[in-house]
Amino acid sequence: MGKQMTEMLKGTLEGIVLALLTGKAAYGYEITTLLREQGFTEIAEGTVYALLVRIEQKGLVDVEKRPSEKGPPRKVYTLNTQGEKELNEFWNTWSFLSERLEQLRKEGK
Amino acid sequence: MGKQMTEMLKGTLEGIVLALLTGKAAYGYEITTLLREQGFTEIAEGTVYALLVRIEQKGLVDVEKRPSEKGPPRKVYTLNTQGEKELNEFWNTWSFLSERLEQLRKEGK
DNA sequence: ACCGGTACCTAGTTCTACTATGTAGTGGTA
DNA sequence: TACCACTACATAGTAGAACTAGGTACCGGT
Repeated sequence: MGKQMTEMLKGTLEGIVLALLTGKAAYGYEITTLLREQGFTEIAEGTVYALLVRIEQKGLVDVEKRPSEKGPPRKVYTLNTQGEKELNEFWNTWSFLSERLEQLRKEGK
Repeated sequence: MGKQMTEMLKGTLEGIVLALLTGKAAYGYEITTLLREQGFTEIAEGTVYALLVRIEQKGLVDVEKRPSEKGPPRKVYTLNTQGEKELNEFWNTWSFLSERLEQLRKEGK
């Protein structure tokens, strides 16, 4: 992963994962695959699991263990009310930053 | 500063400062003021100075000391060729991330 | 003599992504 | 049987960047 991207993902990756969970529960391995399909090809698997532990401890998601046909049991994450609230704040923060940056880019700065 | 914003600024603040320096040299105190005017009201002064040290050590800016009428001498930073290259890469990284996020938001995810 | 504004600097803390590695279950195949 | 690939989760240690919380210094006005 490029260093710039690594740094830029700090703070946004969590929002991205919360967004992925909107309307659709998912488990860690699946989320990693989804992220890679969306272009984040170099996301480290360990990064995703650590993030999931974090958002679970923050109480943003509910967790359920389900057996898998193909390996160890999956931990399925569902966005809860607090998670939705956090995601909302994330979009607000993102919008603010995004607008400032587009402004700067427009100014040719 | 909100925690979300603090994390999200990681990686982007450097780009923002490089962008501010495009076409106009500036010194630290001035950059801090500029950032606050642009809405980053809670940027810590120390953060800016640390960042300036970093981009100087990375060779992205040239530095010149100029006397001030109002206080200690100013350290004026000018974007150099390498800095412009870095800024370019920053915009590329930003564009990628920005597009992915807008996509996610559009999908209502 | 003091204070506010200008101007710069830094040691230590916190948070997040990465590196590197380990553990397990399942199915296929040599 | 032994091995390997894929699925699936987990974590200890590292690096990098912004913040906290100070400090130094120069100038003008009261």
